[in-house]
Amino acid sequence: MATRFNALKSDAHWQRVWEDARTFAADDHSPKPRSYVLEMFPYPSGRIHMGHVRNYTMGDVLARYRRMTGHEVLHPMGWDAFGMPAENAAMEKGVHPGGWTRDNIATMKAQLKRLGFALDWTRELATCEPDYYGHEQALFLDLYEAGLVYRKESAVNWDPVDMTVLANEQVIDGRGWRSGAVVEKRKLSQWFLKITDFADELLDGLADLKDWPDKVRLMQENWIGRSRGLRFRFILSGFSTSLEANGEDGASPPPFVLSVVETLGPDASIEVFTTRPDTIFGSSFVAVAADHPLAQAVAESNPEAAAFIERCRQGGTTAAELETQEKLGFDTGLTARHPFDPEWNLPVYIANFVLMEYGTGAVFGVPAHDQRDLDFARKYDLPVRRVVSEGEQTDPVFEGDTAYTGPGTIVNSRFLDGMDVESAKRAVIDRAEAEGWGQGTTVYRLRDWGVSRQRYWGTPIPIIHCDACGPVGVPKDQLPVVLPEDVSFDVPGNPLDRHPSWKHVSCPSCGAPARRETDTLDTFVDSSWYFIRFASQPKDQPFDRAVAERWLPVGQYIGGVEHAILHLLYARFWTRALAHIGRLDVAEPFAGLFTQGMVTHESFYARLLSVDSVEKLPDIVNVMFEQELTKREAYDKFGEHYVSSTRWLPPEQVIINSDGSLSCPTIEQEFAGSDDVIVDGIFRGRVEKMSKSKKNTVDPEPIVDQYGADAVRWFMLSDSPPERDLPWSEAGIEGAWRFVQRIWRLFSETREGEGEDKALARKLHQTIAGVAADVEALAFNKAVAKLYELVNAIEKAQPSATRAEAVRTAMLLVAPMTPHLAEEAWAAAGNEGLIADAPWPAVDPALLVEDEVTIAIQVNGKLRDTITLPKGAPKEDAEAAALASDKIVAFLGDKQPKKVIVVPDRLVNLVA
RNA sequence: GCGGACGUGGCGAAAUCGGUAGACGCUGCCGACUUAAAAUCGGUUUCCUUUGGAGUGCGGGUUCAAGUCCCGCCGUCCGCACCA
Repeated sequence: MATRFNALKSDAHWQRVWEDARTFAADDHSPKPRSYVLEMFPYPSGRIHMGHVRNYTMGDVLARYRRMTGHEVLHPMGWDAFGMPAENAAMEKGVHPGGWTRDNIATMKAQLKRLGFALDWTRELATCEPDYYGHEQALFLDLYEAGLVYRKESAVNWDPVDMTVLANEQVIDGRGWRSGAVVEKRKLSQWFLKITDFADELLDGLADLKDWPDKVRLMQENWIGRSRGLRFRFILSGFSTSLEANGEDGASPPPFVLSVVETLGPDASIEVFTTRPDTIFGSSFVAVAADHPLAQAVAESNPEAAAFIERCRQGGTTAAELETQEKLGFDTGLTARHPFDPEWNLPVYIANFVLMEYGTGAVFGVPAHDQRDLDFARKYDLPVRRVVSEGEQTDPVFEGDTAYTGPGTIVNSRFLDGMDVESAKRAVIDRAEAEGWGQGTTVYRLRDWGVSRQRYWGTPIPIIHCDACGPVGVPKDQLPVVLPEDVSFDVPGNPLDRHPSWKHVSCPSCGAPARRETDTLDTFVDSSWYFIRFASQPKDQPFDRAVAERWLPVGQYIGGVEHAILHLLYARFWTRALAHIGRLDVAEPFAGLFTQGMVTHESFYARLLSVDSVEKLPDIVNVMFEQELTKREAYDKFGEHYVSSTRWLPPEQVIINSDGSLSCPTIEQEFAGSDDVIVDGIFRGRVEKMSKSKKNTVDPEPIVDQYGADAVRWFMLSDSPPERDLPWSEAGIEGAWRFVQRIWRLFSETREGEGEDKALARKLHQTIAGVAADVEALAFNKAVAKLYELVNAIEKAQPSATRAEAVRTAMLLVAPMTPHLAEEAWAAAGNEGLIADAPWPAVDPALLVEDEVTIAIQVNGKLRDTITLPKGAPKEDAEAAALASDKIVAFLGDKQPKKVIVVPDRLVNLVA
């Protein structure tokens, strides 16, 4: 064997061997226990990045380990291939999205193969191919027939940069998740999936997902946002009084009342939702959203109301704006009758803090027990009445500016007095239901999933619009509805809509001329079922139910936490929807979920100073020339005309000087000849996620070429716990490379020996058990540490039969992590077959326990000495040995310990 | 504002049940080998005023014993955000 591991040669060789032997192809009919290991499939953006490498390495170690422990493993890979970047590339570079995407897939596939992942490439799929999205269209139509898809005119989030609609989930702080542009509201006819039908199931199902991170379950729980409460109607009392007044004495009601009558009819009422019906006697106003029909009706005849509504709409939606925005209201002059007291009338406001999208778009305000209502009431001087006692405090007059939201006894509330909060809620709901003016309900934050996108590069929605028949599903025998190839991207908007012929078809139902739906599906639909298609991919249907059910659910799903809500919620919904229509008997798609951390890297930036105006520049340059000033001197003189900006620098261009200061010759050179730009300094940024904007990315490919796949894989698993961020460093990858060479030397040695080495045998078996447990728990950093310990121990051990056995076993233990090296060593050592097919070594339980233990001796809880005793030594022996210790004798002097605590095999604590 | 996670050497971290804090790796330093360098190997690397003492963000508490449990702060990160 060579003394140096030739990764380049070895990687290529074993990758070919695995491929030729179809080693990692999953057998649908295997009698072995099954294990479905899946990492979130990548978007083919161009090249793989370190995040992919880390993600897929983790999954790979688990998949290889599972194979070694006798499982039939399904570990597939594919491409989430539809989406905006392909269209952006088309617009920027004039290439076709399909060509661009497929080229990227080819590149990235080669890169993944270069890392030696144990993937079943026979099941590879790309969502942009008709043989995938055609089946998706069929499933969409199935859901349509089952009533889980509907079309509705709705205000949508419109991204003005990407020129498309975004789902609520894709709007972050009022901006598009991709473009970062401020999202506008537009009214459009959109297709929706009835995810809200499954709100309860999706929420309650979380409880069964024991192998999901608590964090993700909680995020989904909050996202679904279930609130139980009372929905009821306020009769508009001021409204009816005016009508009666009109009838009695002939006086005309104010014009706005007439307008409201026309719009809403004579039985006008306001429906509100509350989670605190127990506080109903503390209410002092009713408020509706600016978009509420009542507000609209009032605005029609009241210009002031209209102006107020306009003002509400202009209010920002970002976090900061909401934080500082004042609670504003407009008194409509209408009053609402309290449901428990016809004489009690509440003013009706239009308020900027009430959301039309949540609940009923109207609330009743209980200032004493809701902070927002209190702010509002204080501003408009409305009554603030305490109805829940706060300790001894029961005074109906509520003082202060902090609402009380805690528990207590209901007070000042007529028939509710004396009840606790929960009983009072029930009592009010019971009364409302008995008297017919309200009912207990559940309200969700979750909205239905809008899936229409005005884009080309997505799955065409298989619907045809007919003037006579309305929307008609494309007959299944006409699927797939294939995207046309001849499209142009020279103008923004949807190329499908502009295409001269594609959308013109005849109605499948009546044959009349009709139009194809030109919207495509949100790409999250594509990723909502790909794991099912991986498990089973017949030509004639989306999946074979029996085969899919054999593999599902995915045993271990691994991916980034950024998908904690969107993708994971949609996939859970889609799976349940398929179950609902009887296509699949699987409730939850992912039994185990793991969210891995990012790969981070240090970042550096230069601070640049430059003249802020083009007009000023010639003046300054002239002065510099006349007075022979340096750029720095000119800055000292004209500093007020300069602005500073940040330029991120690739870390490899930054030089760390011996005194710790930083310099960057590249950028200094770049601006050396410039008239006005001063490189003010080079600074260290944060260690953060690799990103193009921070210029701190590291391309895996040259790294793999330099160090080999195994060193890169080993580094990805080392040091940082997998759920935490992994800081990339040159020193780190070199350390990994050194280790690869080190175990190669160990495996190459021929130091056969005789006899047993009990201590090494123990270490070996503890390591076998420990690494197995760590890999199963995905605690790769701990497994790596244990392997280091084992290798250290073997290297130090004298030749023996045990040592030779330990070397052989170590090959198996590192095989999931550094598979190429393991195969090479395994073959060189004369073993039959592939190490990838070899069984995981068996543990001798007898060797897991030590026969001697080190016992700590403490005095008053502080460590003073350690002694070695046989394992299981009786307490008396331990105590006697402790008291006999020289150090302890010296420490205690004449004193006798007052108390002795002995924890067998652990410690002796002497209390003096 | 609400919810959650986290805080341990110069750095990444370990300590799985309340029982020897810092395993393992990185970096640095010293040494061996070498004409030299690389590689490799050995040693060392929490801090201090070092026969000892202190130490797991800070302040308290429970306990024979606390990184771990309890109470109160501070800080960092993540999610949600006028949710009725």
